[in-house]
Amino acid sequence: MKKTVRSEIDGIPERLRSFGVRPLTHRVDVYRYLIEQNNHPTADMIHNDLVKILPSLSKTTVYNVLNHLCEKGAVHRVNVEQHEARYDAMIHDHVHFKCRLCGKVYDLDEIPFPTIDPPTDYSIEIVQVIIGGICPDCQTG
Amino acid sequence: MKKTVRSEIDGIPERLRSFGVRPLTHRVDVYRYLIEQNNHPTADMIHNDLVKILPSLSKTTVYNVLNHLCEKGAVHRVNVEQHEARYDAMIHDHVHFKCRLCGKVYDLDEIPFPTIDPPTDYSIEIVQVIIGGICPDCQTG
DNA sequence: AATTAACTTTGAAATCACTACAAAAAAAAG
DNA sequence: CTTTTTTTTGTAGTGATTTCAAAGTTAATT
Ligand SMILES: [Mn+2]
Ligand SMILES: [Mn+2]
Ligand SMILES: [Zn+2]
Ligand SMILES: [Zn+2]
Repeated sequence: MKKTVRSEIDGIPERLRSFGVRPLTHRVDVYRYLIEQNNHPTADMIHNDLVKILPSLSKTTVYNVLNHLCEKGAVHRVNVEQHEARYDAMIHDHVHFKCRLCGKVYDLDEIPFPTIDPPTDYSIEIVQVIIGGICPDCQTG
Repeated sequence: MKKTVRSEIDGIPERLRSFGVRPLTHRVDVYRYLIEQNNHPTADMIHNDLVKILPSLSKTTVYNVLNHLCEKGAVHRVNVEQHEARYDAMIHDHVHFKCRLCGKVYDLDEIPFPTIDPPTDYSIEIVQVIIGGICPDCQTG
């Protein structure tokens, strides 16, 4: 019985290839992490978690990989807060909610994404909708 | 004839007081700058411009003032791009448009601000809508 | 008005996220 | 296998923002 590696069963390399990204191991690792956690992590959070299983992974590589995935459109950068970029492998339009107390960033997939029609002489490339407030877990009473 | 200083005629101190901000001179200067320019400037741009007329103004003070104005709600911080916070004294709901080519941030006051209804267990404090794309001035052809 | 307390300003140093760079390693091409 | 191209890594650098403590202002109290 042939040994099966994880990337053969989860289809991550193929998803990356569909974005024109060569599925190198660290790219697969970071992309799988983003998909599995769906956490909107910072580069630092990704590195902290992955370095536990990949001790040689450098932070520079995490930045390189994230920049490459963003350029190719496989991942979106979410500017939810000044001085810390967050990353999201869910690239369909959806509203984000950032809790002021616990800091978590939620996907509000359950509500519709608004239609924005700017004047015709502006050309849209991307629309970000970010709500700030207090999440269900942090409500008092 | 009594000499009239600018702050007596433009009502800036009163506007600041209405937000619970004591109208110290630098606060008035920064706030008036934001209102007059309506430019969504960075802290650095504000300092660069104001230091020409107020040579002793330190960058730290600009940061202090901006943080205070944001805390008191007199000014909004717009996270339009990673590692550069921009500031806005127009605090009514409006859509922002950032041009990828010239970097300018426009107010799209002419289009309606979308209604966002998150699940009731989330409490909203602020909604930001940021469009990325190319502005009229930067369109080719 | 003088004294005291509270707040603000300042510049230097520190922090923190991110980038630049160049050498080493790995992958692809021939 | 050899050469070329791409990727990874650690170190050093950058730039925006914060921290800190001293000096300066403003407000409150005698
Ligand atoms: Mn998301
Ligand atoms: Mn605005
Ligand atoms: Zn929360
Ligand atoms: Zn433009």
